Amino acid sequence: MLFRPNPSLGVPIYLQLMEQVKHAVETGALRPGDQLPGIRPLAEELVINPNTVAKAYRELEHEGVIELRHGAGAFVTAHGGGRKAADKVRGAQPVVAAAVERLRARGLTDEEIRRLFEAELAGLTRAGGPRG
Amino acid sequence: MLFRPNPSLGVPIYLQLMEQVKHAVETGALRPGDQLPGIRPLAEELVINPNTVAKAYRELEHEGVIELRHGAGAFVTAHGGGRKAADKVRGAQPVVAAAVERLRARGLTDEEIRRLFEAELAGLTRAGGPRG
DNA sequence: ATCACTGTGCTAGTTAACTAGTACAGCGAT
DNA sequence: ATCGCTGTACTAGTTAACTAGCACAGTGAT
Repeated sequence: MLFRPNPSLGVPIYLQLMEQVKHAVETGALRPGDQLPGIRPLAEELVINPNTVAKAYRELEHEGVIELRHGAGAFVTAHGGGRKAADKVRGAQPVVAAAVERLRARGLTDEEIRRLFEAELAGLTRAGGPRG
Repeated sequence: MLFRPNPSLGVPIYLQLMEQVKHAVETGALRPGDQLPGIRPLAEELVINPNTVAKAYRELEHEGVIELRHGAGAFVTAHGGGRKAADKVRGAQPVVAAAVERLRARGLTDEEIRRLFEAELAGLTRAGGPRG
């Protein structure tokens, strides 16, 4: 399953879908020209409303990530950096996996881990500091 | 500034506040017995509605993280693991900081980094796999 | 007793997210 | 030409988030 929004996170479902589509494109799991799951089948699979999927797809099209073709489907655009950019993100996956592995080995919960990362990215830690 | 919700994330503000309070407690930035910022002053500081802060505080009290005393203020409870647990989370900060540093050095944006972590925690990567 | 803080609880309003449902239009294979 | 898919667009409803505002009650210092 390529996409799997988690309603209990409190993040709007359509936003999670958008993030997950972008991530799939960034890692090369979806490449330019690839077709995305249809609005209705994906909605059924995720047990959400097709309008929610359609909203996510419309926003993604507005951002230039995908292209919607009436009657044909949704496709990944060739806007990104292509192979090299995907390699960069995919190449970074082991860094993230290793960090998460180490944190879990230390006994931290996924919630604690998520909060640590959010704090770091937001520049709320002493070590991180604000970023312009 | 200890707390700083980001409205543009799409995550409800009261949830972000909750996460940030929990994080502060987990890292020892707030210790049992410490008083939290008042509802009204914090709302003014963050330019949000006092009811939003109050909602976050009520939920945190419901989860046992803080204690609300009518007329006195909001205080961190002694429910957690105390010094040792805070050391564990705070000790993990350099792991996160180092990982984020390395990812940024590779040219990844904060959004890309965030998506990588969310995917890893959600078990959506090949390396991560689903977790029970 | 008073004051300036604190939290508590409520009304009323707007906006956003999500749902269920429906009908229409385009595409591509047959 | 038809069919089964695809996206498009809309109505109508519920729920949640957030706001502005107000009044009340508790606390602790003076």
